[in-house]
Amino acid sequence: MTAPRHTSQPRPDLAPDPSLGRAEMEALQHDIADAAVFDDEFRFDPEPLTNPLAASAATTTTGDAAANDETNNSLDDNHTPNPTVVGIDQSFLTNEAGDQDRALSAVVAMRSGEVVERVHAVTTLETPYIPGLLSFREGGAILAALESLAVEPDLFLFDGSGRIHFRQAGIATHIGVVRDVPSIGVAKSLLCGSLQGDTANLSAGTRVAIEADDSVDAPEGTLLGYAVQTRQYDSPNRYINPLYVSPGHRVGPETAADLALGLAGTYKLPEPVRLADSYATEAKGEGLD
DNA sequence: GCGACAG
DNA sequence: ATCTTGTCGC
Repeated sequence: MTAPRHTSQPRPDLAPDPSLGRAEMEALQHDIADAAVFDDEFRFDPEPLTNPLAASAATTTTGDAAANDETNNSLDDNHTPNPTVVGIDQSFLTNEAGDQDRALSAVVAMRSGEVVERVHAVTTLETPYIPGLLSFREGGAILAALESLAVEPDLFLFDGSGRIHFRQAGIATHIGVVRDVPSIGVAKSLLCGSLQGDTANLSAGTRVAIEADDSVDAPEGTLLGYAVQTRQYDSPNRYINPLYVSPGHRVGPETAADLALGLAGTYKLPEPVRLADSYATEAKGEGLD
């Protein structure tokens, strides 16, 4: 028998419970952070996802297998050929009174650059938006949507933070740990941590480290993630803001940034997240389920 | 009290 | 997140 490469298991017992009090929510996040793995521990080859050119080449001819020795820290057994990457994002529904009373989670699964499945779920909102407690507001809808996903996800890409979080337990980390699926947080703005360099007008493909500061429950200087410039304008006047990418679960900071960069198409957001974003908007407009 | 904060 | 007019630039 071969020894397992990782010991983590799904943790439904750590699912975000919106009925908890604030202190209990924070305590749960400490458990999430303890169970989280912020290093590469997945079964697929990230290379074709990281390198846009290799993606199409992999579909054609199979090169000599001997030349495919891994250089990363990922699990080297049972490699998943065509990893299924899942983008997740939420939108909100308003009732007749005009209040946001429901969350709609949209999930888009992609394989080899193609959408293979889309599912969504709507749940009642039970708690307001509080910076640092986002997973308790949106987690229920996300888990419900994932419940109806038929394909087996190899990687989750969330619209929000992972380890870049006060207690190192952002929404990407929380859901990743509960499902024990490798996950990455992709945020459009920085929640906490300190940038280690200037992010103004970075060129496409570059990244700037984000380390823990006194607002984060981690040793000062701990690498939390990266500000990643996936796209940038050619000329002057205007510039695109970077993405704030961090490990959710079972993915290290470097790989998380590589994947966010490699999965970005024409737009700055990685394609799975961008499509989940538009699907979230599309789904709430039509038959509400 | 002040500052600061994903979606 | 969500609501929206106007405006810049290719």
